[in-house]
This record gives sequence, structure tokens and C-alpha cells, in this order.
Amino acid sequence: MDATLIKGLKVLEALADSDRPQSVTALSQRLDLPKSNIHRTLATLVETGYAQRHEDLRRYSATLRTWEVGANVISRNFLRRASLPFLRMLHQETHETVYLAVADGTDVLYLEKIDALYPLVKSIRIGQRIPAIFPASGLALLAHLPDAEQRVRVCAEASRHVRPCDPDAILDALAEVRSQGYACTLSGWNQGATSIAVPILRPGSAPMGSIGIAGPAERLTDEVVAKCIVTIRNCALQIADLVGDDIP
Amino acid sequence: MDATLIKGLKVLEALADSDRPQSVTALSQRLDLPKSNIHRTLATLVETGYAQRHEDLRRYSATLRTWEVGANVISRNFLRRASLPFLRMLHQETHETVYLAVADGTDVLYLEKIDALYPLVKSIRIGQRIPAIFPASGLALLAHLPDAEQRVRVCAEASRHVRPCDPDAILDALAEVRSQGYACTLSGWNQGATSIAVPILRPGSAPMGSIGIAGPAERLTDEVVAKCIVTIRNCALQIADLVGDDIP
DNA sequence: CCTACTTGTTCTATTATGTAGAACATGATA
DNA sequence: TATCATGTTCTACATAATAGAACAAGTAGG
Repeated sequence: MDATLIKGLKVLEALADSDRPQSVTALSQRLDLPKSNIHRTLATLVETGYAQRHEDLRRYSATLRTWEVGANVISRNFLRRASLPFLRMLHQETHETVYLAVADGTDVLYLEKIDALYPLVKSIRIGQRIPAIFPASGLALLAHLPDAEQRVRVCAEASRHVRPCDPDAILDALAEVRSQGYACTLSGWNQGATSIAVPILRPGSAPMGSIGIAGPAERLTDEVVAKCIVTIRNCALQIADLVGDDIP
Repeated sequence: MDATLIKGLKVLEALADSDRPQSVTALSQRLDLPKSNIHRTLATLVETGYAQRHEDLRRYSATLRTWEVGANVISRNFLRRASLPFLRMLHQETHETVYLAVADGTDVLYLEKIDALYPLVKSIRIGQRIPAIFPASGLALLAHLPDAEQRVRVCAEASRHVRPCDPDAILDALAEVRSQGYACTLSGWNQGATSIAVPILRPGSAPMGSIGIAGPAERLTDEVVAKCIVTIRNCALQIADLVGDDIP
């Protein structure tokens, strides 16, 4: 129900992840909706300040309005607020890229990141969504789910990819991640990048998020990693305490 | 037109700037819409992932979905991307809070900020909107508008406030800001905070944005300020060059 | 324990409102 | 100039959203 609202949001999403302004017909084809429909929806979005017309009057793009509303939401996110000082500390100590991620369905969503002075070539982006089975941040989160839930999510996601990703292999890896308390991908998602992630755990419920560090394999040697893990784990514990106090 | 879409966006906005989850009736009163209307709109927002129900099933709040879509928009914003390295540099050199703002109607919108180690008590927030006539960032932007436009915006905004803000006094201040090339508020918006802002100018069109620095008056003495202005102005020039190359 | 009150949900008649498809306008391309 | 693609407007139509009330389910107070 509320088809108009759904369509409007879809149009907005389409505009938001387009590199260039979109024409009515382009959107019409992409969303499989009649042109007249898109036309009116865009008029409404322009009127409400969520979209704007390009100078040539033929193309439309998203304004910063969506971002502004979204910034409101994230600014109240308690996990992120609690984690920020620890991310800063972690960055200060390691000088590498550090991040905070949460689980969202079978994906991870990156809530915050502080880049190293020389950031990775293919670095993650704040607000980015990645299938949880690939990055360290995702593995750390999946590892501490109840077994049944874990299996469901891994299988659901693995089946979507053509790449060799055997569910059982992933589940085995997750078992190890759980026992050692952290996840480490050597060059899984980013080539040449090592990434370590530690879950933020609250006893008796699903992990709230994960924090971690990423950097080039040359800098993140075994010794460095070993040292980092202690620090990161410490941060995760403190964050969990902070959040636990406030959200029972 | 598209009343449903407008209502849906309004409900989403209302959720996004609520500290706590909102009930159907609360939203109904706040937006002056029938309960049944809100009820259905919320159901749609939940279905599309933009809102979620609280555990008690009686209250609703915004999910991170809006933020995620908005993050997509801001990540493509060229001014912000061009400015980021300079903001980092500025922060490295001064160790104070630095920011990037753009004009939006009679307001300024803060696109980016890097906090000092000990941030101001009442610091600005990324995504925050403030009447342009108050902060240094806004004055720097207003100062370089055509006179007519400037007058319109200042008067429009000044009339909305009960506080003593005489349009003519502001316009005089703006003339000075324009001639000296930067804006400086000693304790205008934040008490005890000094803020300096420099416009990012492109010849022949409205200023694209402003960058600046903010810190406690004790640290930002006259000498420090004088030194900062040179650096900031330099950054602004380089950003303008960068953006000018790409967006003709 | 019962009564009032608030709040969420469902129902229904009504009509407005958005829909689809085509026709029209516009401007670019060859 | 003719053709094509694309944006815009129109219109008859039926769907889909509306408002208001009625109903259900808790809550608080006496």
C-alpha cells in the first residue's frame, strides 16, 4: 500500500546512487514505470527539496536534503557516539584506517571510518554496504550469532555469488573467528590489504557491531597485528560497557 | 500533487529528528494528520526499511536507511571531496576544529568537520543547518553575493528573530567581511569561541562554500588568527581551482 | 476490581488522486 | 528538412488513499 510513497522513495534512491543527473526516460526504464509517473514524482521531489533540476531542465539529481535528514538519524546513533572516541584513540595509536560496522541483514554497514594518512586504494566508504561474508568486520559479526541464525545468513548470501564461496568453508572459518575472538582477512576483500575486526558483544544478545583496522599487508605484519588485537579488543569491551549502561 | 509522497517524507523527517521513538498519535498531532493516515504511512515506511517499530510495537523510529541513501549523495559531492584533503591539512597545522559549509537558502549547511582533540562544548554538527547571518561561515558566504541578493537574504532572515539583529548592522559587517576577504566572529554563535571563515569563490558566480576554523578564544589570539587566515585563504583558493576545473 | 481514558488498529463509504497510455511539443541529429 | 528521442500535457478511468468513526487493547486511578 501507499504505492506513491514507495515509488517516490525508489526514485529518490535511484537518484541518490547515480553518478550523473538522470533524465525522466532513464529513470522510467530503470524503475520500469511510465514516464508520466516519473515526471510527476520528480516534480514532487523537487518541490519538497529532495531533488533538483539540472540547468538544462532535462535532468534531475538528488539534493543534499536526503543527506541532511540522514545526518540527523546517525547523529543520534548511540553505538556510533560511544565508539567515536575509541576509534580516534585507535587511529592515534596505529595510524591506520579504523572503522565501525554493524550488521544489517546479510550485509555489514559501515557507520564510521577514520582514514590513514595514506589510505588504501580501494578503501571502504562510510555508509557502504557489503555482504557480511566477505570482510573481517562481517565475519566478526556473523561469528557470534546463534548457530542456526548464522547458517541461515551465510547460506542465503553464499548462494547469491558465483565466486567460489562454499558455505561450509565459511562456517568453519567463523568457528575459528569465534574461538579466537577476532576476524582477520589477509587479502580477502581488498587486494593487498589486511583487516582485523573485533565484535562488540553484549552478553545474551546478537553482537551490536564490530570495530577494526585495515592497512597494507606490508605494514600490518604478524607482530603488529598481535599488538593491535589487544588494543582493539580493549576498545570493543569498553564500548560494549558504555552502550550496555544506556540501552538495557 | 503526490500528497502521499509529501506526507511520507514529512513523517520520515519527523522521525529523523526525534530523540526518542514516536507513537502514532504523537506524529498525528505533530503533523496534523489523521491517525489512520499516519498508521498506514508508517507501515509503508517499515516495509521499505526506512522506519522500524520499537519492541513494544507502539513506537516507531527512523532506521539508518535514510542515512545510507544520504551517504550516497554526499559521497559524490565534488566540493566536499575536493575540500577534504585541505581540511585535513588545516587541522594538522592548527589542531583546531575545521569545517566546510555551503549556503542553502538563508541558511548554512555544514558538510564536513574535523574536531579538535578537545572539541568546543557547543560544537557544530555535520549536517547541521544554521541561519547564515550568525556564524562566520555564513557571513563569508553572504558577503560575496550580489548586493540585491544579499539584502534580500539578510532581511528575510533577520525578520525571523526576536534577538537584536538589525539588518543594516549586518550588511555593514558584511561589507567589511567582503573587503577583508574573511569573516571572524569572536563569540557570536558559540560563547567563548572564535571562528574564522573564508569563502571559496569562483569568479562570476555565487560563492561555492566556505571553509574555516573554530576554537576557544584563549587559543585563537590575534596573532594566531592572522597566521591562520593566510593558510585558510590559500586552501580556499586551491579548492576553488580544483572544483573550477571539473564543474565549468 | 471496576471504570475512565488514552492509544493503536480496523472498517467503510466516499472521492480524490494518482494511473497509464496516447497525443503533443520540443529540440537534437543527420 | 525529416526523423528520432525525449520531455510535457491531457484525459478517462479505476484504484487507492482518505477521514471519521467504531472497535480493541492496554493503563492508570480510585
